[in-house]
Amino acid sequence: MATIRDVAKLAGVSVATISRFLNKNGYVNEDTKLKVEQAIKTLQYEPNAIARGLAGRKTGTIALIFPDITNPFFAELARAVEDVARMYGYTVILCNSDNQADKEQTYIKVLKQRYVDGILFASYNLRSDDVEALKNEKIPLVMLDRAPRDASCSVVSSKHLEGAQMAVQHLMDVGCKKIAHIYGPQETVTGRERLIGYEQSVKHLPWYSPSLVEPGYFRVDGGMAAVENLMQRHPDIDGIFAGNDTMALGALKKLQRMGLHVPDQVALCGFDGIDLTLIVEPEITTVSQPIYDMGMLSTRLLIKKIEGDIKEEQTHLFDVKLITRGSTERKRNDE
Amino acid sequence: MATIRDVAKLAGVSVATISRFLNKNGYVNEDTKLKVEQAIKTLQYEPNAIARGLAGRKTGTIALIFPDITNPFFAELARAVEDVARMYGYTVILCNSDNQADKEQTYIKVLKQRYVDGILFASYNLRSDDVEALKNEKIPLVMLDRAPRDASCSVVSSKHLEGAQMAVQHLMDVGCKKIAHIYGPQETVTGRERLIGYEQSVKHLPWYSPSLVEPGYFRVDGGMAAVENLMQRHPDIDGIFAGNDTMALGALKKLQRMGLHVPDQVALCGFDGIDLTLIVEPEITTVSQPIYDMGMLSTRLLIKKIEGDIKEEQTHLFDVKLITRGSTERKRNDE
DNA sequence: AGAAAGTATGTAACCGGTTACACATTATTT
DNA sequence: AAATAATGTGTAACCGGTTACATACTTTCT
Repeated sequence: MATIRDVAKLAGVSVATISRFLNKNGYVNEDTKLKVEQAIKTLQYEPNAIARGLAGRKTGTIALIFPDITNPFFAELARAVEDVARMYGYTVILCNSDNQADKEQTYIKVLKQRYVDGILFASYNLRSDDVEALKNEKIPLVMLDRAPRDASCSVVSSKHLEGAQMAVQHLMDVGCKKIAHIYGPQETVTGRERLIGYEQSVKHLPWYSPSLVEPGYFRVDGGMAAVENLMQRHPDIDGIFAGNDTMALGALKKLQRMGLHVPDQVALCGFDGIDLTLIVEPEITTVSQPIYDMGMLSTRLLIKKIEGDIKEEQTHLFDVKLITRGSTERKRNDE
Repeated sequence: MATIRDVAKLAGVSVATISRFLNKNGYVNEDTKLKVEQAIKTLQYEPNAIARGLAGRKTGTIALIFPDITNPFFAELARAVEDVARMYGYTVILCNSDNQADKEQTYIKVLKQRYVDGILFASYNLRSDDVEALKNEKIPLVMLDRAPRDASCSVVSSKHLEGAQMAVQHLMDVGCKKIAHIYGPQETVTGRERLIGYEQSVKHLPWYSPSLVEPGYFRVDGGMAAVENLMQRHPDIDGIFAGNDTMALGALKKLQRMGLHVPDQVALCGFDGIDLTLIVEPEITTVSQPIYDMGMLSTRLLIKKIEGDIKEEQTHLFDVKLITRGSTERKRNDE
């Protein structure tokens, strides 16, 4: 592998000139440029990114810390992040935290050692002092769907509360008279806000009861178990709002297994808008977040912070959209 | 951030000693070790991975190049790779190639610049000379589910042909009398071998016809379209072997939409064993590859090659396993 | 015309580690 | 007791870039 000194020698100039040429900073004479270009070509020179990183303390690397790539929501997010990163010449390091605080901490330590230029964080447990620590070390950070308590930092999220209310309203619109909610982990902003949205929408209604909510842990099996419990307690439930699509998929499966027709006997609505809602029959109505867009925007935001185009912290709240599908499409809208 | 020289000064020794201590190579006196440990602790010293990479030409980074993280098969693979990598102190760079040769080439170039220690490759188009080039540059490579034509290199794959035969046999065992196949891209080893397995199993049977196969492009919509075409040509098809689970999911959806009962009217079998086969009703029978294990093994293999524990190229062929589920569980086994 | 600003390039220190080599001391062989 | 081996440590070059600073020549301004 040729080095910058080889190129300098061949072109008959100093390494500084080569560096200036490569980074397009400082003056380089047109004739010199030609000579340098020629030398680079003949030597097939590629600048060494590691050396660059050491000298310039910029590695062209960003890290994505999130619970689990196996979760389709995060997979789509990761895809968006990588696409944007590649466009800007950055490389993405993948970190599955499983929402475990110790893994997150280990990653942060390792990432610092590796001089990552910035971190995109979509896991649960980042504490305010971690955020502060990163800030002190001048490592840009963007949080996805969760904001630390005290510390200020850039956040990209969407309107969970409003989305939950849209979901419940839609279920009522198609004629549901007793709507249950399967909620996600209350340590998460998403799980919490969607539950609150549900409660605000229904707590004043005559049929409401606190026993109409059941945890589903954002998992398929959680959704299945929740349906079982709910239907046992309230056999007359005719609408279910699941706190995310994964749980909705579990709910659908369980309902079908119990011989209940969806949507005629029980209508079902999820949240997130992952593609999997389309592979089942009936397809699942869902409140969709623009996942890919969220990934794109947060990555762009991060890169802008890295490159100094943005100094202040920003918050972006995306709109959500109700997508009605088979799981709430009733033949007769009785009432 | 403290550097190795700071630590050396505080401990009253030279940088070489610190380095020897950290890397556990060379002699270091026990008393000295204590002093160094103390200094490291008080300064909260963390060695800089970039500097290490530059000096030692080892970055502790491996790259995973594959088509698309959004595909659940690759997501699970990525998870396995990251898990193993983390255990060994490596970091994973994510590269979505979309099976486009130019993206693959760009990635390889970038990865070389970044001194990745090794590459795990699961995309289509790697040419033999690319493999040779990497070999010349001493960058270890492990291929997943595809082997280059001429060049020799380490390969991890599973028994696709045998698996396809198992699938077809199983469909016949449950009483299917006319079995179609939805095949994947013929540029892929997986798509090709599974098709061949199907053909070898059925071509001698009286009902066989070349029009019983239809492409599905390894996609859900491809599976749906294929079912539509197949059923139009042969309304008496009573068994479908899909070349992967994604297409099987599409097939199931289409069949249900056409009002055909699965498994009683048409039995269905997929290939891969991704978790999604469990979220639909009925659950889909599939020939499962040990995806997570394949990811683990290939990563271990790569790391061993990186660390010089293995010199020669190795090939691992995993066994596949038929997992029977609702989509082939017929009430009456007529015949 | 002389000062100031702009253009062009080179030297050498620096980023933060690793490691070959030299040297000194202590332990083991013969 | 001398030769040899093992242990312990330091010096300084090196990995391959970036960049502050110095220098010199042009061009523009007053």
